[in-house]
Amino acid sequence: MKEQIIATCTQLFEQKGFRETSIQEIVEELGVTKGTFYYYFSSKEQVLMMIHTKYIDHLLLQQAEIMQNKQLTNKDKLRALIRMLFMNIIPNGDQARVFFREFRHLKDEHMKEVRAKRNQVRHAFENVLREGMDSGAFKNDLEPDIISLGILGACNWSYQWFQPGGKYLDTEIADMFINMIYTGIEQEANKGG
Amino acid sequence: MKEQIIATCTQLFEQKGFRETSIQEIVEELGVTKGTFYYYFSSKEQVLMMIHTKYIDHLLLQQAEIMQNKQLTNKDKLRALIRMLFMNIIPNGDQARVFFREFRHLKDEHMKEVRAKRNQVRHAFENVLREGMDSGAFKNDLEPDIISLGILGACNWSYQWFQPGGKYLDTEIADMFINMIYTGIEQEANKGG
Amino acid sequence: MKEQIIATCTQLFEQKGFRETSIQEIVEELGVTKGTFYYYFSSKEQVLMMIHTKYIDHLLLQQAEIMQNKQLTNKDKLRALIRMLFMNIIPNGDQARVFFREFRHLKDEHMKEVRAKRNQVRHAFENVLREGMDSGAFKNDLEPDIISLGILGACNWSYQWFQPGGKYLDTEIADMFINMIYTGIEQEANKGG
Amino acid sequence: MKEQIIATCTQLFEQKGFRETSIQEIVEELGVTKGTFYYYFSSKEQVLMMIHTKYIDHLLLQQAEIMQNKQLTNKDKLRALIRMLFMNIIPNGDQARVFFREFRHLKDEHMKEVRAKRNQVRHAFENVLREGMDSGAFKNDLEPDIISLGILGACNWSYQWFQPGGKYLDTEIADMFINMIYTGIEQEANKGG
DNA sequence: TATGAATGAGCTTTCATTCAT
DNA sequence: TATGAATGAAAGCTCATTCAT
Repeated sequence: MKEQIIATCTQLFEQKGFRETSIQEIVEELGVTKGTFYYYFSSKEQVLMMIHTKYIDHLLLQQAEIMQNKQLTNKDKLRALIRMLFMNIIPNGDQARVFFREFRHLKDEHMKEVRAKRNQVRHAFENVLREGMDSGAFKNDLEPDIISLGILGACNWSYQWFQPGGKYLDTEIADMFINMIYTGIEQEANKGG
Repeated sequence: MKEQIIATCTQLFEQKGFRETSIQEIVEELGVTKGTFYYYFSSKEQVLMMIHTKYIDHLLLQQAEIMQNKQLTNKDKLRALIRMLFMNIIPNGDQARVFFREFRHLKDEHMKEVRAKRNQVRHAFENVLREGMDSGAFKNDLEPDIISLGILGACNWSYQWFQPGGKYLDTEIADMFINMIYTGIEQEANKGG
Repeated sequence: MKEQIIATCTQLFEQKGFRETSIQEIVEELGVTKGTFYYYFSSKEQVLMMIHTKYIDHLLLQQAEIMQNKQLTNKDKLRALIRMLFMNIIPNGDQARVFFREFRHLKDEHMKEVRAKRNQVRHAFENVLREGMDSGAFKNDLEPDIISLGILGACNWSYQWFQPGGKYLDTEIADMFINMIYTGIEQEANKGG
Repeated sequence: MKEQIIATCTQLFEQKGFRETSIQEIVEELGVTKGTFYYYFSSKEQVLMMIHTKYIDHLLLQQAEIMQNKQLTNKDKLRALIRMLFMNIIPNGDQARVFFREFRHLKDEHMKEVRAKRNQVRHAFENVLREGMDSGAFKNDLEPDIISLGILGACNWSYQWFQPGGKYLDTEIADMFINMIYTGIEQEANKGG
């Protein structure tokens, strides 16, 4: 039941927005009554928090695996992190959209908690960049914090536009972005023009 | 008065969100009564639409200037477009955040109108990329539509994190992004590693 | 201007109802501003009262002519009164419908005034009936008050259903009603069946 | 509760009018809160519709019994229909007055529905008249549609004036009207004068 | 004569939440 | 576990009316 409620809420929050989805609609969709909802959750916000937790925890788990893998170079890691972002946004569009869009409806303490975890993701990017700069893999004049935000923006923005069944697969898009980020878009022979 | 209402609404919508800002709060902030609000606007949504129109129309104006400037190469134009995005997001943070966050509260017809204009911006990026590819300025294996979305994501995302008075100026950030997008982050001597 | 306001109000009150017509709509229809309306009338109700006065005073005038005409028998008078009702309802449909439908929105003192005048009309019917009964023109076992109400009902009800341009002229309908009221609908040869 | 709300609304709508009765007044009268009202009904108009449905459906039921009764001649049926109108208006004054006065506040689809049912009543009158004309019970030069409207007007109008506890019983009034409608008011010996 | 900005009270409706069962 | 009646606060919006100009 708890899982069912979360699933239904994810869908509805995605379609109509957190604020615009009423408990009434949720329980009607589920075919139960309001009482049932409040038996399992103490508020609508709690469900929203669970959706957030689920999403970000899953991300952090994958991130940890990447970061701890000693076989990977920093370049490999960055590639893997970027792919990770796409692999979470694209096949779980509903969750991702709720995650990115409804964040502000969390209550203060929950917001802090989620923000801290989002920062962990950002720091992973920063760390990989920094280490890659030190090792000579990446240019040594980058500002890792800003570049991280650029990469995150490029990738996360896809929650707004990616439509499954479009021209490209999610993996293809990830690779195009990696390419752009690694080598830029300028024609070699024509640098600086 | 109309301008005052828009200004106050921009602030409040930014701080609390469109849905969470009540007419009561708006008029209290302004020191007038509800009647006054509805004398100037027929609904809260109408104010939201005005904020959107203002933002996007200003953007389109600047974009037109860039695109029509025959002195600029495609590389120049892309640089100018990127700077344009930042220059609109960063000094007008409130407006920009309302623009990006509250879009979904526009009513259908208004949403369509704004979406069409947002698409014009996207198409400008696509066109510059495509022409730059043809002229040999940019790599010839890019997918201009996807790359545009990447660039837009990287830049627009800044509405979420940029804080005036931070470590870098807006122009500095724009340049870092342009650098990344043009030449990538890989160390030359170490390509492909 | 005063006349124009009354005319427009009559139309609008008829179409939408007194309560549902806003001052805003009235002045928009007239192409003036609210101030103008309140320059000529002190309230919306006052306009309604004028519409009522106009209608009922006109009726009373015609009624007085009929009642004072010494050439007419009581039968003639009753016929004339019935025709009078139709001739006022049918060519002035809007006024009549406002008169019958919006009466309750008059304020107490106005209501009393109009009610008194409506009673005068009713009493004319009663008097003609009573005198006609005395003179042997009408059956002598009628209850004039009740019969008056029956006649008034039959006639006034037409404000609800009469549509100009229909199958019958207003005068034809008046005559059918007079016929029914005078001689009934039973077939002579078949009385009491 | 639902029944209680309908009963209270009927009373209040009768006294003050539909538009003039606020939800606040309704729930205060009932000693509950607004929430309760909206738990049982989705709008004020819905209650109005229920009052209408109740009234007209009851009427149609009685009408069906009359029309299907093969023991009755057409004259009998017309008498019964007329009595039916009075028997519904007079002991249920509140309901009847709401039915006749507040019809226009129904929303379009509900209005249509009720209008269709009101037309059924009218058609019953027309049919009885027509058949009675064919069988020789009624004069053969009547226009059944117009005569029906006359009869309906005479009877229905009583919602405006009948006061329980007056000089006559409702049945007495019905009989006076039947008499007038069947045989007219002219003195036999004095026809045509 | 006419304007139009401003008022303020009131309206219908929504909704997250509670709680006795 | 689950129900569903009831709450109460607040929301967006309407509108007749006023009044300085």
